Amino acid sequence: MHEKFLKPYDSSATEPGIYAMWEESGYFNPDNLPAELLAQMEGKPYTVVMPPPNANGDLHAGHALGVTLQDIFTRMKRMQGYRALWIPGADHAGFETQVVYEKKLEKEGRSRFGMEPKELYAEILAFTLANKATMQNQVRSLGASCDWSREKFTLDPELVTKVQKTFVKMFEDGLVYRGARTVNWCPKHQTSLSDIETDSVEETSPFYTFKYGPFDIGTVRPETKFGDKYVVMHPDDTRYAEYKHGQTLELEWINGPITATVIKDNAVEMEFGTGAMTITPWHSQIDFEIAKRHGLDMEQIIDWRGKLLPIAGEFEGMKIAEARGKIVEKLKEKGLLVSVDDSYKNVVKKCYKCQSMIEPQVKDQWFVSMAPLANMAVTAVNKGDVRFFPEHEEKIFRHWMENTLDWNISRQIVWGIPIPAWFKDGESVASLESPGEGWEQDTDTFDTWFSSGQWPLLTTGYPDGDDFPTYYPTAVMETGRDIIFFWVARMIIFGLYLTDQVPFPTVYLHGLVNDANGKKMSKSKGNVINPLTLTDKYGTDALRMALVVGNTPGTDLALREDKVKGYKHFANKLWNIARFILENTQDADLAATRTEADEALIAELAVLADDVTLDLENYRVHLAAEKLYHYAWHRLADEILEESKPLIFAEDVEVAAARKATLRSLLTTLLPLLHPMMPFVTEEIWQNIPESTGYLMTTPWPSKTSSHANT
RNA sequence: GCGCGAUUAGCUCAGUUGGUUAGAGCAAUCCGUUUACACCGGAAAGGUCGGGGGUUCGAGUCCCUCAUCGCGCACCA
Repeated sequence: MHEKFLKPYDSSATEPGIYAMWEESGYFNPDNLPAELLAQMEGKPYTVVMPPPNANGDLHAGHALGVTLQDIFTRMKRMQGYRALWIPGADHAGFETQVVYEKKLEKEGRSRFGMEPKELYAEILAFTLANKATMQNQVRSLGASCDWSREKFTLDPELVTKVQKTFVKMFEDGLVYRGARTVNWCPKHQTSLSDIETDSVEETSPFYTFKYGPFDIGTVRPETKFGDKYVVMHPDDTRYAEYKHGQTLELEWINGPITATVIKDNAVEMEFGTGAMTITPWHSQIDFEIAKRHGLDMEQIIDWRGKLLPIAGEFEGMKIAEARGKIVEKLKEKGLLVSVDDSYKNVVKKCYKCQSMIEPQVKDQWFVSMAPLANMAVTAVNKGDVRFFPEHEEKIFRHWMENTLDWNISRQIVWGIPIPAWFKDGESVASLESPGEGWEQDTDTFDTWFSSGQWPLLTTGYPDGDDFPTYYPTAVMETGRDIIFFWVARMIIFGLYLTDQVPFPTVYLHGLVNDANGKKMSKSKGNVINPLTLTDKYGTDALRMALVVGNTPGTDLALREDKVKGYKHFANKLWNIARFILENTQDADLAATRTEADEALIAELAVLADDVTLDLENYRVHLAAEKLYHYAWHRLADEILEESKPLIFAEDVEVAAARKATLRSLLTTLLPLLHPMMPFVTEEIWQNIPESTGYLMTTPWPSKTSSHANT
């Protein structure tokens, strides 16, 4: 008996050594797993791809939950005899990282706009690589049994080329196109964003009604109205029957007389406002669509910085917020203001990072044609090729897929993978190499999700890597519920498009990890819980259990420190269970004949082992963890050990011997079952059991209940 | 507007295909220092499972409806 058992379990003294031991064993790499272990499953692969953390900051509690769940899945499968591969990586996280870095620059009194693109890129790269290294160590400290030898980074040159090739292929297949369309422009970040990178926020804004010749037209954006020379109404609107489509009218407007043209279009809601509206095709999606249908002129009113252009006359150069009131004032003076409704509620789009108002702008960008791809994805889900945990996420997925619009993948930022596209005389071509003389390369980079969407392919070596045939498709995608559209949807699309196979048959979505009061953690609220502070204080096993027990897929979790503390106590309880058993069974004959009561105890745990195995197989991790906790503490410790005391100290040598052997067996069965959730303390105890050999992490799983591999 | 959740003990949550007296952790109460563990043990307490209706031999669980809270999506200017 080692003397460390005489003291309470000390996680901080134990964990680094255990992790180093695992890493040195090489068993995180499935190529090195012992043949006799793999023989159980005839070498079947089991692959999990780690959602690559954004290499722009520290690991947060959500990462800790994800890493814990993925490690639980991987460790169990490894023990079951699968060639278990969990691939780590890091994401350059284009826009997100650039935003983080810009904030850093701001603090230093610098700005990206004064910098050479190459210089900025080099700085962000250095920043990212430093973060990446830190985060890897943080992932290690959570006990992650991932194969570091296969680690990938989205900016690895080989990966960059693969991502670019996908784009070229999509271009050739007609699935991406270059088009001037309305995009979500962030005036602060000076880039366009995809639809899901904006937040729709309901606001109360004044709704103005102005006289526009014989019409009353409504707007919340007077500052865009300079170029409005079309007045649109529904063709069936009897109030305006006297006006004919295409008819022109002379009327007085903001900066003088203009010629307006009547347009009839079904997009106009007759019941809304007066049923007549003017349009600003350059700065409104719906107006753009109308203009396109009728071949109308489009003119930019607001520049890329959010200031009015010369068309605004005396208002040129003003910011929107400043100009709006002044324009209304002028229209009022001219007698053109009919009414103002101050209680009008409308939905405005904001940049999801800086909350600036998104300015719709018409811009040439690369778009992915989503309809055919989304259709493939929905078909696959309908066929049951992808299952969601929790189940209802499937509905959310389908709803989004069926309604999604084309995806703008061009970003006007340096931090990203360059789009391999070339322009000449209004022509656009996708190609890794220049098509020839006079072609200019696209300066934009990809939406970061264009590359991370291919992550299961990139990490397994698509298309010709050695791992690809073995480890793709993967077994399960475990990630945060909040990125189902950003990421999960895109991975399914790219997987189907490039390989005709879904990248994973199972999607497990965890909820948010909130603070103790259930509030979302945020730096501004100051309620961020750093998972590493908790592991330092209570141990990694304790944090892992606290994240997993009672936490069903898809449900948000309130992370309370006392819960973590409770599982620290549990780790100590295990420690003492082990101490008691090992201390009192040193002389045990492990082959002693068991009594009926002993057989019953063995059978009871075997039933639990099967039960827990099924729970884990079916992603009921919360149940498995709780059942094992309950068994260890309230059954084994509170009852079985107490009942055993009189027996093992009794005079009846045979009964004592039988019980001692039984207790040892219970311990060596329980430890593997708990190992996926609490890898450190279980491994540490295992190393001190006389009859144990090798590592707990590669000890066969104590239940042969059915299980499944990658497919 | 469309869609998705949630509502169970003081708090945080489980309750897997409907099946005995609805569970856990934490908190609170009482007792206990017994040959692992006070980071402990024992005991007791605590819920008309949001309201209403329905299906069923039987409903926390299925259906309808209402209420409250939360989330997602959205091109009515």
